[in-house]
Amino acid sequence: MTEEKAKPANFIEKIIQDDLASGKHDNIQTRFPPEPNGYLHIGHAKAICVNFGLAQQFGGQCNLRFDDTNPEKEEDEYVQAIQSDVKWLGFDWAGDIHYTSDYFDQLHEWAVYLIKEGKAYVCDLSAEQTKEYRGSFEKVGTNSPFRDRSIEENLALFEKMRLGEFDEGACGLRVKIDMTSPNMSMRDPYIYRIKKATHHQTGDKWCIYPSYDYAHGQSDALEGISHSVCTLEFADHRPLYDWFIENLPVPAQPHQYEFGRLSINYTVTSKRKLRALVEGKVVNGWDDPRMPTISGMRRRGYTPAAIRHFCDSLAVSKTDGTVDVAQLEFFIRDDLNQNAPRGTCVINPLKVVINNMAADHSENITVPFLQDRPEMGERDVPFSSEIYIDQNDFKEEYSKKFKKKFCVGKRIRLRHGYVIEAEGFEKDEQGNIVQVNAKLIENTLGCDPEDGDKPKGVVHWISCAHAVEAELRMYKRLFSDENPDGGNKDFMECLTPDSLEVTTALIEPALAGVAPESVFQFEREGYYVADRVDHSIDKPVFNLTIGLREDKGLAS
RNA sequence: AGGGGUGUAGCCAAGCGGUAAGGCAACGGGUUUUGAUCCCGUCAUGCGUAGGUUCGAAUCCUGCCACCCCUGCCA
Repeated sequence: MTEEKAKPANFIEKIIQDDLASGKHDNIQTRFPPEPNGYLHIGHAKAICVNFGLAQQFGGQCNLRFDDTNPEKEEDEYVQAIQSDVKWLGFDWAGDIHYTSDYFDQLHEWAVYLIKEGKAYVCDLSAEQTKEYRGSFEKVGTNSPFRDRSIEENLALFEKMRLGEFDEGACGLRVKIDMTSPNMSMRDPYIYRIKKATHHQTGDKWCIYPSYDYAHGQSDALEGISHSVCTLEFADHRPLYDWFIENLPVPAQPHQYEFGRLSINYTVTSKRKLRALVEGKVVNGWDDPRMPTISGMRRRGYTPAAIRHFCDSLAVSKTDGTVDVAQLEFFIRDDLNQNAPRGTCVINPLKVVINNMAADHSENITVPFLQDRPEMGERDVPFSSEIYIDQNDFKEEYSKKFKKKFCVGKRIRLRHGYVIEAEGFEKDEQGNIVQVNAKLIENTLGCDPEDGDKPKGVVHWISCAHAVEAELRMYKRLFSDENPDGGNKDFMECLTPDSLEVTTALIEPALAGVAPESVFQFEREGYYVADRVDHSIDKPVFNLTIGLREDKGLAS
């Protein structure tokens, strides 16, 4: 297994090292704060690895906190799915799960505190008016006409908001900062809004909900988070984050640090777009193996280690780059090459009849599941006079390009088995080769032919009488455009036409009964996983995780 | 002169004044009972750009250019 070699410290690690050295912090506490409004994707995997990884690395802890301040968009289904994804990735949060909604009482109390301090006010401006008053990038904002209400009036109004006496949008609580700030998020941001929605955690207790900006930093403080790591787009909010920490009697002084969000080419990492794919039935759910969601990658056969290694290979920096999907693919191949047991699957069967064997001959060849890993065991592979090889491995005419293929007059090694030599073939009316006639070269199990005529190539094969049918689901990348997320194009127009191809193939008997989620390398074909949902011994179903690397200059 | 952030190879990235790490990709070659794996080798006289400081600059200074983010009572 490739254990991570010494990597240079990233800028956040350096900050933490300094904070530990200077005594600013004795203990490192981070958090992963997803909003339960969708499934986690590969971008979240990076955030998870960064936050949990930092805690591990510096002997601290990482909380899992659901940032659930918007009941209209959030659901319990997502909080369950997120927990299971984080665990599957191999991380354990410290103590209980946290919810921002755990702090609604405290947050409300602090809002009242801000009103009493004269730093917050109830504003009756409509959404459109708020926008007008806010000004623009070039134009400073104008103070709301409600900005100077008395503390008593604000207290009374805010209480009425809480009691549900106003309609949604009728008013909201704003913090009094600076309508002329060049930073738009400092122009008297709203910190409480009315939403008469049932919350998945707090039910109907509240009809006013805190905003992200108001809730986040205070939740961090309440949990004793030392380093609150988020993505770059929140950098503009840092002054606001700090403003709350300075103006409220919070129990700790957390700091926010931002790093670049992960983008990968040929895919999208935006919950909005992923949801559109699910709702538009472009894919079969959030866990469709084509999805860059954690659950989709899991169903595709990606392993937690491969995803972790990929994330660890990424930089934690402030550049917004796009990583080549080949880098992700490298890590899944790397893991599976080392750890996936091997098996045989013939996708386009071509019968080979071995004429110099008794028609009823049958023997078992014992084959290790993984060469050089005896602890992974071995299986019996039945061999008989009629076998299937792949159509692509037999060529009617020899050519240099096909020097490792099988053709008349040439010998080929049956993987883990004997050497055979082709003597002729038969075609159907359409001219397709339907059968190859061959002879077995004696004494070639585990050794070369005695006459010194060594075969150039190796093919995988299955005994006809023992082959088991399996459904194969072969996936291509969902998007054929390198940057479906980019610019002004419609990502739905960038879809690969046939990204899923379902076919029937033949697998060796030992593979039929494997447990769902077992990943194999079907030798010379690729890595396949027994489908988590649909695979059974009666109807084996395998998903293509990823193909083997191929020698580029070669056609098949 | 709105504000914030970023520019090092096809991609990601280290480098923090002493003469361009590493990974992915690509390309050569070797081994191989998987055209896989593995092994070996090649791949920036150059660090967005123009000047300046210095014995010496990707690193310091100045100007310019490009890209990303910000005007939700979303996160």
